[in-house]
Amino acid sequence: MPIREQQRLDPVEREGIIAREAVSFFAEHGFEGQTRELAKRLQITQPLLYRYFPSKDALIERVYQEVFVGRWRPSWEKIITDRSVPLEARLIQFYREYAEVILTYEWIRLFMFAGLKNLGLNARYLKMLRERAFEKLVEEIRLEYGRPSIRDLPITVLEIEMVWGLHAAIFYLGVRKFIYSMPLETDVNSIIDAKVATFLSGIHTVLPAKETV
Amino acid sequence: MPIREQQRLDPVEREGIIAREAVSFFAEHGFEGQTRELAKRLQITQPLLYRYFPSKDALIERVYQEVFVGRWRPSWEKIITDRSVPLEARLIQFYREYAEVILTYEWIRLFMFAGLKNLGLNARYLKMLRERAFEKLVEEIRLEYGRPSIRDLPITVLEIEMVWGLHAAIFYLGVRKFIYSMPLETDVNSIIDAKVATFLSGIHTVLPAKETV
DNA sequence: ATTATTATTTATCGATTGATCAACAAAGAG
DNA sequence: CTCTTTGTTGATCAATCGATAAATAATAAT
Repeated sequence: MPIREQQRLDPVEREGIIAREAVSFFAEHGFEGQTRELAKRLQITQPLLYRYFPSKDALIERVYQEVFVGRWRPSWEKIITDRSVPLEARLIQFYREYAEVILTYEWIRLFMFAGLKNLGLNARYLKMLRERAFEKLVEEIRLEYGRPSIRDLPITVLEIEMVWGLHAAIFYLGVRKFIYSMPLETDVNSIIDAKVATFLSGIHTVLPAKETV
Repeated sequence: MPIREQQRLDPVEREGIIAREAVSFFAEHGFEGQTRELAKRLQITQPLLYRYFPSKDALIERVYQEVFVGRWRPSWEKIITDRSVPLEARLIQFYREYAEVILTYEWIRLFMFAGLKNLGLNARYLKMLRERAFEKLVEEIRLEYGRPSIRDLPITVLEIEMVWGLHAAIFYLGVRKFIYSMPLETDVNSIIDAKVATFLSGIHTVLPAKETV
């Protein structure tokens, strides 16, 4: 008898449920996934989606917000700049926590779907990542090695490229797992630790000269 | 007057033209791109596509062949194993040539579209890459450092993971450029040279012990 | 208990999409 | 020049998709 009664939910709750399921749904099928199929997964009818979101694009925009904005942790910026902790430990902690968020089925696939569709979303996100993480990170490295601040001597292409390399190594783990469907045979954290170590031992070669006066 | 006469081409030629344009078209729009739009780019009518390919999926399958099978160069395997050339030079030459092929708009995007759609294509391709390149590469490194052959001592997860890291760094350049639409500020070859150097200087730490009796 | 509000469903529209079939036209065979 | 072959097009089908409007039913208000 109690198979399933019709649900009549509070609008805020319903909207949240739809948004959450949309994240999972579009991550799986891409943004060309059909609203009817999404509705079926939600056990509601398709027109009801349009009661809560004016269009499919609006729903997709909400998915972006939910994942790429909503999952950013401001505490990460503090981790990087907390000079009471050794630099390597800071990097490891940051990348471990960051990896925990982006190395998920939803994050990786949605980011790639968004890129292929191309609105400026990815470039915009990565610009933010550069400002909030990459640049702070290089500044800390400069300080560690007794080099001038990035305020006095702008970040070089090579420095940023080294950071990109580290970022790529981690991100690609997610690509292998969630896009290529290849099981990872290794512990992610240990890879991160190793990559951070190699990164730090290699970066001094591209740092600007010590004396610049 | 000579605006455009109706073309009546030889079937083999027409099929080739369609296949080539399909590569470009699906790389841009993904596999959900419409056959009518593809036909318009070819300046033919949409039903003509079905004279040469029984279905859209068959055309897509042809695109896979064209790009992922057709662009592989057997000479790459020779480059890696040519012991008359120093190891680092071999790696640099291989990765420069390989990058020249895969770091293109069509290759990168089609590979990603295929991954997200997921047939086993990507895993299959990467399995081939592992066998034809990665494993040979590790074997050469083992030899260079006086370690046992991979026939005697199987490749370790860490060794492969190091190669993945190098691969990721290069592949990600293409992702940034062709999926995120971010202009690369650096010369690709110089990045490859640097990555290969870092790779080689780091790999000995994960190589198996010298004495294994 | 009756009414008002609104969350949800049913029915449907208009546009799009992969695919099919008969008609047309360009080239070669005789 | 006529006939045959076949590359190409025009017309159209059936299914699918985002979106809209009216009908229904659950909850709150009086």
